[in-house]
Amino acid sequence: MTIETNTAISVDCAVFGFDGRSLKVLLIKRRYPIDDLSAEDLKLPGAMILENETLPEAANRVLEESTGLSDIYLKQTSIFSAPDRVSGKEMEWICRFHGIATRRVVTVGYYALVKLNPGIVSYTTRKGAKWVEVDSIRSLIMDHMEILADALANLQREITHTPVAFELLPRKFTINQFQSLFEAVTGISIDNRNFRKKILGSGIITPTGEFEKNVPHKPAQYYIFNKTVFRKAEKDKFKLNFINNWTY
Amino acid sequence: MTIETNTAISVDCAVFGFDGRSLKVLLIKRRYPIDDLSAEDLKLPGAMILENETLPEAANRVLEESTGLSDIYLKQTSIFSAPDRVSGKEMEWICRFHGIATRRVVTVGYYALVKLNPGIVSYTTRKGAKWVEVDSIRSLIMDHMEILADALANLQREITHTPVAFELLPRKFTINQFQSLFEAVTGISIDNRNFRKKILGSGIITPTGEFEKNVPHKPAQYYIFNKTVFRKAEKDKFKLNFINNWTY
DNA sequence: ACAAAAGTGTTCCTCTTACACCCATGA
DNA sequence: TCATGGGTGTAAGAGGAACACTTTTGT
Repeated sequence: MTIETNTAISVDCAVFGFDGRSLKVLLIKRRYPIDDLSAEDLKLPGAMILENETLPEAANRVLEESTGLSDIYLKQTSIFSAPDRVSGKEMEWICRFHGIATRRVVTVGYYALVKLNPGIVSYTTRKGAKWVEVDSIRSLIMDHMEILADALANLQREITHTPVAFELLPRKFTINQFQSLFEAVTGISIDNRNFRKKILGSGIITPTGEFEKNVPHKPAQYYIFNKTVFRKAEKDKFKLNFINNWTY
Repeated sequence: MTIETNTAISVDCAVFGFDGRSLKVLLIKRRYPIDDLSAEDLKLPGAMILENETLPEAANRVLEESTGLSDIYLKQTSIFSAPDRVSGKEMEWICRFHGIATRRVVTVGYYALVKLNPGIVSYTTRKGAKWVEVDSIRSLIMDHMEILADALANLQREITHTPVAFELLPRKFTINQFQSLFEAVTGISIDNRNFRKKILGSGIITPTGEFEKNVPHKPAQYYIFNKTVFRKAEKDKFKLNFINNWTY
């Protein structure tokens, strides 16, 4: 007995950006709508994997297409494999859209972090994509809402354990921008004095001596990420805090 | 242009067990060897996903076949998608073994935790599988070594943040068994007094009043896991410790 | 002068760490 | 009685949490 396998594998990327106030994610409109499926429906950028491509390569391809950027921070989250996660009209649309014939589509979720700036925003706008405040999103096509929620949960965990925050901040940033990012991602508010103490004490950021200009209040100093200090701390990490910050 | 998709998806499971001394993983011998591929080659238990089956369902099926148990703790790790991760003789073997025709096999890693006891050991032995000390494993077929390493890294992270340890311990266990498990998984040695203080102080385990019998030393008390206490702590978790135990 | 956000110190308390000896049992 | 692993307390230090006012700038 020989069974012809016939499963397509796709990647879907939750691309996060931070505008200084809130966490945003890149959404695109469904193209080539068919009956019952509107062109207004929003989705995460995604693609089918090509034959001689790994999943991270496919995800990078999606990112380059949708943002114009390469070398983006990218991390795999979960796999969504319900046999009927794509079916009926949605399956019809997907097969037409991607030019494939398949009975099943399994997708791999990724999240990506980009530094929002006017350049990337105008690029994505030209592409017809939108940066939408994560908290305001109520529905996406298929199971993309679930993929997004999973990506966000992963980001929330990572930002408290690794320096991914710096992937979302501009190269030079103020301490308060950094704190706002933390608060926007985790939904937790932090005491500003304690935050400064912890961050500055860690040596993970270095002051530049440059200050904000033309702001109607005391200008904030700009800092940069100190990669060297982090790598050193990284090594000792597993030894710290008794059983590594374990809290029941 | 319509492309026939032709990718097979498999699951491979690193099934961990703890015998009181060291961390073990369940390995099976390759069956139906062909040229150059020995029947002595060891691999992780795995399977192709069936047409109307999710990945976790497939992983549970593998576990039930290889251990005879259902309701096992199971968690997805990463996806291994290098286009040539299976090729040549290995691909020939896989297609013959699973009765499929495919040009590519992508696999999803899982790790599973079981309570080792004479029953399960005799079951797995009858099946021709072996419980091998994780530290002693030098090679496995294809990229299974990498899948195992990834599973272990995930377990090491999880055991310090969630109560998965109790999935590996018998229902009644001594505090020193618990500590040995920690040390075996993480490779870190912990001061016994401090361990007891932290564990008992958390309320996560409850003494049973029962003691070891026929041991040539002071008999140890048995404890059981206290699920209620954990769930309560779980809720507050994200608020604890400033930015949740964040250490640069 | 005022509005707006930046920046700064101290105290209390909890948790982590390091460390050494007696206890109960079976052989 | 001896070998084996079980079980216990304390002191010092580090880090987290809570808290309010002054500074600098543009308007």
